[in-house]
Amino acid sequence: MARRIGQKDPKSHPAKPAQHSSAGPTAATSIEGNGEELRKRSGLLWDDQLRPGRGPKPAASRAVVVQAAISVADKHGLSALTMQAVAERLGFTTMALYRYFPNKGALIDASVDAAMGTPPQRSGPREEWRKEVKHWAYAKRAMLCSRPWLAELPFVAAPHGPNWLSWHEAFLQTIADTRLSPEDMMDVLSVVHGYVSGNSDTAISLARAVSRGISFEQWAQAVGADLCRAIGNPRYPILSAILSSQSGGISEASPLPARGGRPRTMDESFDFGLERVLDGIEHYMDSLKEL
Amino acid sequence: MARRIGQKDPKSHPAKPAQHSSAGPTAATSIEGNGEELRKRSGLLWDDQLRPGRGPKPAASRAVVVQAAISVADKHGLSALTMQAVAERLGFTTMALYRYFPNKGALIDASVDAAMGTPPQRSGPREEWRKEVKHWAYAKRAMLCSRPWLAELPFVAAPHGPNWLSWHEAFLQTIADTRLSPEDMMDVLSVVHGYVSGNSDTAISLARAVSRGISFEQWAQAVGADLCRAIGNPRYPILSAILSSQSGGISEASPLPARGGRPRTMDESFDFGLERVLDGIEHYMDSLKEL
DNA sequence: CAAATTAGTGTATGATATAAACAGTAGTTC
DNA sequence: GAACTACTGTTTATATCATACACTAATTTG
Repeated sequence: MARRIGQKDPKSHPAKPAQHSSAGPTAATSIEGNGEELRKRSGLLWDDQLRPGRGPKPAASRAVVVQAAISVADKHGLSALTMQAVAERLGFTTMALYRYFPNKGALIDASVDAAMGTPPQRSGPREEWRKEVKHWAYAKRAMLCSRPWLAELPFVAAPHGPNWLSWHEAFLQTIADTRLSPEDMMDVLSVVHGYVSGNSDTAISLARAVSRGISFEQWAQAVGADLCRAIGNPRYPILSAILSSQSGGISEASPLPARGGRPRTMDESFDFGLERVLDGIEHYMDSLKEL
Repeated sequence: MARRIGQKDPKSHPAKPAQHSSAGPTAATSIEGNGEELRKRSGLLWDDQLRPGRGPKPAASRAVVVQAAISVADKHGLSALTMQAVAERLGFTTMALYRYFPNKGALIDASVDAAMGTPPQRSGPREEWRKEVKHWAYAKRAMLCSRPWLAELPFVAAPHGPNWLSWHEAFLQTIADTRLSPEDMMDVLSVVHGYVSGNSDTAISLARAVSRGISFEQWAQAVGADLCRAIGNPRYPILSAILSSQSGGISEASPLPARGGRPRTMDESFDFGLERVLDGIEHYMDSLKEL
């Protein structure tokens, strides 16, 4: 089905051109509204306290609402994440949620941050940076794949909550005692993060499909079919050649060791790319030593 | 909700569309529906012909409708891309669009592919692969930033149209005469593509904000503010240290040459990362020579 | 020309978010 | 401990969407 969601515009709707979308998909929690509104949205991520207030005690808390939202999204996907569904899960009326979050966007912001969780903590002693970065990258990829709905939101953007920062922090710790400058560290973080999230798209798409009841085979066939339209099409000579040179389609996991002639598994491809990225970083570090 | 998931009524509206969402954001055009539905969606991307039929001549064409949809999204963002808005732009009734596309998702699929456009063609003679890959990466980034709404859709997934393939083809051509194996080529494509799309998130977010009338300063302040919450927070020691060691916030563009102590510009960071990735790839190529 | 077929219209339905008005209650204050 | 009131949760109402259904008119084919 369908598509998903849209979004809306937080502020008024009277004058707005835009509104929500719908169907398709859409996305977007990102930055909307003016600076002040941005600040407010971000604020909610950091301040979990409802004011201690005077009246009746709230039956729930922001955290509880967020957990409910996450459950819904985990079970039925982002498109099922409606205020109604969340409220239902809590035994609330839809409108009651607005006592906890000013609007759906804010709830989503909070849910995203909470859903990211925290990166795995280093258990043993410090290892070589490269090994640790790899762990981080794998963990991040796993996190994204386990909650494919996260990737449906452009969440790099604005509201960055505590957990988002903690993933960054964890990464920085892995390269903290290299000789990289602070600027380099941030950029190295950005390379690896970029690679991981960009490259995981395919795996995430699969995860999403699977969570919807589509089998790996169906998914692979669909993706492969699109690609295969290139075969024989003079507009795509190289792609065509490559595809026909390969044995099968995408393979999920294979017991065979990677040899030439067999296209790599998604995970193998991820690993291959990660090694290249790490090689590049290592090369850069080495170049610093020489100075 | 109930809906979605298993699908039960194949015929009628099998998929409901789900919704729309709203507010937050959302996204999603990706794979939904069973294999058959996937095939159909993909099919529309490749077959631009309306059947020659018998009745009245269509006043428009799929391509025209897609252009209208793209205009709307370009001007007011993905959230404004409603069937109504598109129809209005064409002087049609909302329902008339359904003569061209079976549902909004299909229209979006087509719009996404069309909006990607084709990669720049190599004008001069072949250059060194590295230089050409760089051009490709910059072009892709520019394409994404110029249509920030594209990134609001998880479009790596299912329906891959002609233009999507053409970007892949263009990349492969840049490395066609290296000694990489077909598998390696696909993976190298995947690394660079992953890095570019993953790393461009920030720039895209900025582009989106700007297109909504938010100034660079406001955006930077909002993003910076989130980051700065780390400062002094014992939960983020390294991040905190790095941030305080840096002079200012994110700078859009600076006439100064990059020196230590100044955080890089977004574009500089992109370039830095790209160089690392390319170094890694080059290193791999070199290792092949030795064999 | 008549039958068949299809483009575009009008209107209806159901999902959603969310505003507005209301109701009940637990702290606070005198 | 009575009155007050800041809040919580409910009800009702509005607006926007996607999209189904039924209908009219154009156009092609036999």
